[in-house]
Amino acid sequence: MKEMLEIQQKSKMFVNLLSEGESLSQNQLILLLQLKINGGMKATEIADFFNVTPGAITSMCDKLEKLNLVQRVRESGDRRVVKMVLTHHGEVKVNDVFLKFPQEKLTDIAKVLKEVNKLMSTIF
Amino acid sequence: MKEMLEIQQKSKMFVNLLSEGESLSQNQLILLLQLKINGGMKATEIADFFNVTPGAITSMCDKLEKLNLVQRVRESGDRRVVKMVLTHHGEVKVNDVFLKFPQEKLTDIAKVLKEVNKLMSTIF
DNA sequence: ATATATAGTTTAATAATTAAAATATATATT
DNA sequence: AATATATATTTTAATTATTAAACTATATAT
Repeated sequence: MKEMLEIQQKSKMFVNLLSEGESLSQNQLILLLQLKINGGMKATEIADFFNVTPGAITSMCDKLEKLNLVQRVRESGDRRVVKMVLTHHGEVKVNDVFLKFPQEKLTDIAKVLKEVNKLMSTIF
Repeated sequence: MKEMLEIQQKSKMFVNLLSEGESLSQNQLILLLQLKINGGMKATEIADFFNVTPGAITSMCDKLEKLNLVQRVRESGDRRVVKMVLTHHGEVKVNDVFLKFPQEKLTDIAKVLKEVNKLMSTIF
């Protein structure tokens, strides 16, 4: 399964590139991106995503909240759930991370990745 | 960059599947696989691979050595370097992990992954 | 010889993660 | 309505992983 490990390595390298020179850890960065993509996530969703316990998410989000990058929003429908959403500052941060790449490179990458995802969907 | 995160997620899921029910952590499992693929790796190579400090690798390998899954071999050419290699027990372990999948599923997966790798190589 | 560099380990401190208990809210049952 | 049970998150204390820096051993260059 050399193949899969190589793929994982390459996608990790991508995140490496993004996080290069950033003060945030890779998982922090990934979380911010996920929050942007999904428009916020519940604590349990995040825990599932990262395959860690809910306690770890509380602490992870505490840190990002302290950095003023995310914000906790109680759901009005079910007041037990907390949705983590990007603050304005968080949005800006996420956008900044991508400014490192030239725009056309980004669209190239996006095209290939879409293709890759289609392929991967056939097996998982 | 939703795409890249999805890919990473999918390849992580693959390792999840592999490590399911195993007593080893995902990184431990990945290391064993890498050792098999590469026929052993130097400590620094492993540190680069996982993007951690050499100290972390020492401790990671200590644990696997204690489990009798890897073995340290001093290189005769340059006696500073230590190569980590799978023990017989380690080889067996790695093979076992793959026995969970039906053979034909594995060849399907391998085919797709090879394709994916080719695509990814065009951008990284 | 001597200095400098490299590979890996050790150490002490810090950071991340966990399991389990606690809190708050929801849902189901009598 | 009252009670029990379930769910979402947080807190706590303990464990585990990671780091930076000092250290050991070996190699290379001057």
